[in-house]
This record gives sequence, C-alpha cells and structure tokens, in this order.
Amino acid sequence: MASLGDLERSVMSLLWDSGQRLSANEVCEQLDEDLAVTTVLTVLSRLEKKGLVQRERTTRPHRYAATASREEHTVQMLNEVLGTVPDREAVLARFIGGVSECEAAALRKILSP
Amino acid sequence: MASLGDLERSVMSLLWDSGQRLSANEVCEQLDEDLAVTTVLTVLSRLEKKGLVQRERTTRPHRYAATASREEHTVQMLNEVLGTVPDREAVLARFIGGVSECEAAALRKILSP
DNA sequence: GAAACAGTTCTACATTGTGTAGAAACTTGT
DNA sequence: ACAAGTTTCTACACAATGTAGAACTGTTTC
Repeated sequence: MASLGDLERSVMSLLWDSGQRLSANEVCEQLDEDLAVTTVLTVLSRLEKKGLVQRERTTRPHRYAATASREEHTVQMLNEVLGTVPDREAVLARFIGGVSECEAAALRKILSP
Repeated sequence: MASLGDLERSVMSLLWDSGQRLSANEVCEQLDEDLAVTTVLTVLSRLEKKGLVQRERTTRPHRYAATASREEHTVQMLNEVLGTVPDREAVLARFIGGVSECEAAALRKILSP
C-alpha cells in the first residue's frame, strides 16, 4: 500500500534530507522541477493520508515533516516485500548469499552479540 | 518497475507453486476466481512483458513459467527497495535490529564462514 | 473593518497500470 | 476446408498519480 510515485518520492526525499519541518513553499522551492505550489500541496496531502507525512496545522503556513525516518520507512518496505512470500527466511538466505563479502562482514558485525 | 497487481500476483504465485510450465487454461482452472481465459492470457502477456514470465511459443497451447524463482524474484525486490536509499547499510542495520532473536540466530548461521 | 495578500482546500483533467473480457485472427487435426 | 481450440487485438472501467486553476480562509495593513 505504500508505493510512491516519482514526485511523491522526490518530496519524501527532500523531507528526509532536511530533517526539518518545511512549509509547502519551501518544499516547492527546493524541488528541482518548477511546479505550482498547489501541486506540492496536493502531493503533501496525499502523503499525509498515506501516513508518511505529518502536518502541523496550528501554524500558518502549515509545516510538514516525515513521520518516519528514511531508514524506518525503508525497513517497513522491506518487511512488506518479505510479507508476500511464504518462506521469509529462504528469501533472506538467498539475499545474503548475494551480498558482497564486504557487506557480509558488516552484517556479521551488526549481528554479533 | 516490478510492482504487481492482485491478479498478477495470484498468477505468479501459482506458477511458482507448481514449478511446471502451465498453459493459460491450466492457470485459469487453478485460480480460485472464475475468470475468462482471455483475462488470464492478458495477464500472462503482461507478466511476460515485465520479464517475470517466460513463454514457450513453439508448443500449442503455449506454456508459461516463471523466469525466476519466488526467492530470486523477491530478493530482486528487496534490492530494488534498497536501491532507493543513499545508505543501504544503514537500512540493513535497522532491519536486523528489528528481527526476532530466533531469526537473528538463523542469519548468523547463514553468514558464518 | 475592508482590502490586499498568503496559504489551503476543492475540483478537475490527463496519463498510466491493472482487471476484465468480447471480437477477430490464427493453428491444426480431420 | 472446416470445426475446435488458442492467441491477439481492442476496449472499457477503475484506481493512483502528476498537474494546476478556482474558490475559500486566515492574516496583515491601512
């Protein structure tokens, strides 16, 4: 349910990079493309409805921020993908089989008790 | 680019479960829903275009099979998700931080040299 | 407090992906 | 050559997304 379009992804990326609460105008300016503010507002609303963005309604202009960090969100995505298969560990085994030795070492370190 | 709709997913699931090359008719029969064969053929064609399904055109009826195993395909999805972030390992670290002790043990075993 | 302005919501339209299937075209055994 | 089975073409509905104008609302200023 949390698939994002290109523009939605750009906006999230922006919010993640600047850990700040941004106004729609700020988001609009910082985007590479040259879009109408209403466009950005629409996208922000949609992201809010999807639960990816949190909006401060008390201030004027409203300020928007990502509800979860990029990492948290991506982990959620990973788990969503893993939820589509019957044997989660089989997939993880194969995933690990495909990573570089370098990354494998990093994973070992993370896992070491 | 490899997001699947519900029906597409059902069909893939079927092809994965039966490791066989199936005809459109067989797929159609084995699906729970009661669909027209042409519907199944459309979906199979779309899956072929996406590269998820391979079709034997020499036989009559054509036979369809998944190009990659469910695990391979899911790993590809995982890597696609991981490709959207700048710091892949940060995500993996967080992912591992969230798994059960049981699964962590399994991962350690897979990673052990 | 009315006007000007900034910001937000509503509404709308185009495009694309997906589910769905009939009509038309094609293949093959008899 | 025809009937039966199979595939391709075409088509339509519905949802998600990109896009933005029109209308509304809240704020500031004279």
